[in-house]
Amino acid sequence: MKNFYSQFDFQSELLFEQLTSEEKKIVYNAMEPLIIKKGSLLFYEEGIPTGIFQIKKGKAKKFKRGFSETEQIFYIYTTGDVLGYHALFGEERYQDSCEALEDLEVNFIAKDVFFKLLEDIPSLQRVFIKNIGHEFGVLANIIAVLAQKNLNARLAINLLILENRFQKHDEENGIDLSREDLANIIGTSSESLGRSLKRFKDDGIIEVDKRIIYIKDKDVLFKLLNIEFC
Amino acid sequence: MKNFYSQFDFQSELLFEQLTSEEKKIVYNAMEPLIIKKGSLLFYEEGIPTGIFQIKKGKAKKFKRGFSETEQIFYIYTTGDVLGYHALFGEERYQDSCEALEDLEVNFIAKDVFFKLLEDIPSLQRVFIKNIGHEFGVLANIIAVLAQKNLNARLAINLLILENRFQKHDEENGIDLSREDLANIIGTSSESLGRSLKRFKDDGIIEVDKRIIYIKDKDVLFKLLNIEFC
DNA sequence: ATAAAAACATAACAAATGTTATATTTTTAT
DNA sequence: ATAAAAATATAACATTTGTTATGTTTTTAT
Repeated sequence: MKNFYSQFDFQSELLFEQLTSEEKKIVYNAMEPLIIKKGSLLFYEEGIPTGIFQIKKGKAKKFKRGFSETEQIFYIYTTGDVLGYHALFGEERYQDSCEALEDLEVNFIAKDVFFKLLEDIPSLQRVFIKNIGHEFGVLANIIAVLAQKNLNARLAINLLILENRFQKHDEENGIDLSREDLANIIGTSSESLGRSLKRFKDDGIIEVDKRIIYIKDKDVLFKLLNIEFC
Repeated sequence: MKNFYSQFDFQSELLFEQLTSEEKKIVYNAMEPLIIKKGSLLFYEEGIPTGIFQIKKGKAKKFKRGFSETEQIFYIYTTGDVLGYHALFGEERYQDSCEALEDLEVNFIAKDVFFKLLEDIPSLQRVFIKNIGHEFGVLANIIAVLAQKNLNARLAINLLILENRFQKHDEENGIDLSREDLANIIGTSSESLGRSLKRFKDDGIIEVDKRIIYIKDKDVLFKLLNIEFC
């Protein structure tokens, strides 16, 4: 089996790592630092692309409102992640929205500057398009989970994914998300989410302090998946 | 609201339509006709990309097996559709599998030939990458539906989508899919799917002959969505 | 520091979906 | 054309999830 986490991770923090240190220098010189306040949008559905972002510090949610009012969150970006490039390559509008979950430090590369980079660094376009292909597979995996797993299994999977993502770059421990956001990732109501969380608490699988969730027994979560996967 | 159907349609049948008639001629000259038997794979997950396909006649399902054994179908291709190009651009392996649902007539463009085309026709790459961006949005919409809609609503949406797609290019009327495949699109068991189909039949919304589903009252299906979307 | 607002936790009941079992229809192979 | 196999239809019961309601904790604004 492929690595569990990479099946659900865009791995966009590795995009620039594939460049030579010379090329990396060119890219990082093109960036301008920005602060984005909690709750504001980096970009929004149907908006005209302005450039790409790399998160220096903080978390952001990528979501889409269907015809229903509830937002479906399909990715949480965190430190190191690069985002906002799909629409640039396609010369299209944004397909989704992205909102800062806390005050965000980002590096921004304006559209024109980015296109100049693509000219100057031949391998850059390939690296990006390759990642879009990978992200395509991630979305397909998310579809499979939502379609095939029950609530407890979806919660287990997402707790594992989120803890892994959050501790990868931040030294942050635990999962700090609002119950509503977490429910909108998992595809349920916050009340039903609460019931599953309570069961996990009672079983000693997680601990909760304020709203932060700490995984105490990763093995049981994986085992829970294996059983229900058969 | 954007067109309902285009939110769920890859629209890959329009890819070559955006070229000049001169360019189109070059592309169509590069194709070689193939017959693919019902049940065989056009490509499979983790396989090495061989080229791209355009379906001349027939239907194919694109799916992915999660860690569970059940296959999650996330797209049904039909006449005119172009597929198999994601992995080529990314110089990656296929992220998913594609199986012929009936005997298929396809046009095939081998990998090397396709790369030559990309050199000869400057606008071709942009057209493809733009479509990958669009497809990304389609997957996000599918995620929203699976996460937020109940079984009847998911069935209603998918019946509308499939009927529209099948009659777009074939003169075919009605939806001819196995109950298992339909269940694996909608994210349920074939028994639960059967129950919803029966309810739709009893309500006069659909008629079923053999296994082919005919929509009798599209308005009620749309109305069913609007009500449940609020 | 305190009051008001927002977010969270929990329980009881209702509704939807999953599961198991059996009968019927359709397709396939001879 | 016929028998065997596969796919489909349906029902009854079990389980999961949604919904409504209420109390508590945490955050925010003054």
